[in-house]
Amino acid sequence: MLKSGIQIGRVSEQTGLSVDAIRFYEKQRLLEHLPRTEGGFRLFDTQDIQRIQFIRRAQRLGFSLPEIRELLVLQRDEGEVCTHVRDLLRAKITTIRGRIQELGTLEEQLAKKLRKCERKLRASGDSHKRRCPVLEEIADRGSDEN
Amino acid sequence: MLKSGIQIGRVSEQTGLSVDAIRFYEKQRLLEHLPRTEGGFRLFDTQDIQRIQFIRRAQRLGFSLPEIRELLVLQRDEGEVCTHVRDLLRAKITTIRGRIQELGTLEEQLAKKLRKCERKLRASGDSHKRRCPVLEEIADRGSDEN
DNA sequence: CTTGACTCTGGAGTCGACTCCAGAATGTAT
DNA sequence: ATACATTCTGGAGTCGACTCCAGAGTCAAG
Repeated sequence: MLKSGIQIGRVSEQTGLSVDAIRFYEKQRLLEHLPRTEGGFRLFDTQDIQRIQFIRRAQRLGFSLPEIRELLVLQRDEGEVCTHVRDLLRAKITTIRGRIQELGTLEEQLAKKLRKCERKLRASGDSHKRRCPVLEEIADRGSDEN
Repeated sequence: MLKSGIQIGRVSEQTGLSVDAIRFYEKQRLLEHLPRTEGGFRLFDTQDIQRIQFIRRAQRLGFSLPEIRELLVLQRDEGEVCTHVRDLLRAKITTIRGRIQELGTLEEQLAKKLRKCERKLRASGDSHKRRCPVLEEIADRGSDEN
């Protein structure tokens, strides 16, 4: 390993993504021009890792890989600027604000339910500590990870 | 049409979802016990439409269909309450707050870029109104197969 | 009662985002 | 030099969320 950089297995450990997923991102041009060793092993640096984490976060926020590629390009500090880029940035920001708003609404709704729920729990005895029909209904499938 | 309610085609128009997608949601138990006409046509009411719009919004916000089913159950105003439901609500709210935060960070980043971009645009002439290499890079998807 | 638009079911196909090989080459430790 | 883990490429398979039939039934209008 003459050139410096860490290889894909370590990146996988550090980001929690599978090796295959990382290679897949490269194929999708979300990671660019990764240098290689003589033998062809990919080499990553800390920037790449941040990039990968950014991709992960953006995915959780509901962006598709093509959209994320856009975001990555916009984020990059290239000297290139033009009205198109400005317009794209504005559009993205608007989208994001919209999502924040929607999440806020959703949070409100659930918070209201939560308060109601807590009130009821305090009011009643503890008969509810066993068996919950709602739970069964929810559960029936894998569980929810996150 | 003796029973009241609108049928799937209208719902499709009003929500922007395809007829198939709506049927798919029913199969996934996101829409429940829809009444039928004698002949077997599904009948929807305004609540169902709101439910469908809720599903759409939640999807844009990065929730999977199983997660949305959970949200729908939690949202429902059933008398059933218990500590498990409370805990689920709390967990969901935490998740949502996290996402709002992340979106906020992302917005910040893009807003910063936007300001920088606008400054540059004002400073320079209008040579940038033509040809933008960044744009090409972003766009390239419309053509060949993959 | 026929027409034509709409809906039904079941199943196959598509697309995005991976995951899982197989077989070969690379890198490292002894 | 040998062994063993790691990586490579290309391609097939999986899963979620639909989309697209085909063939049959439904329903309002004429």
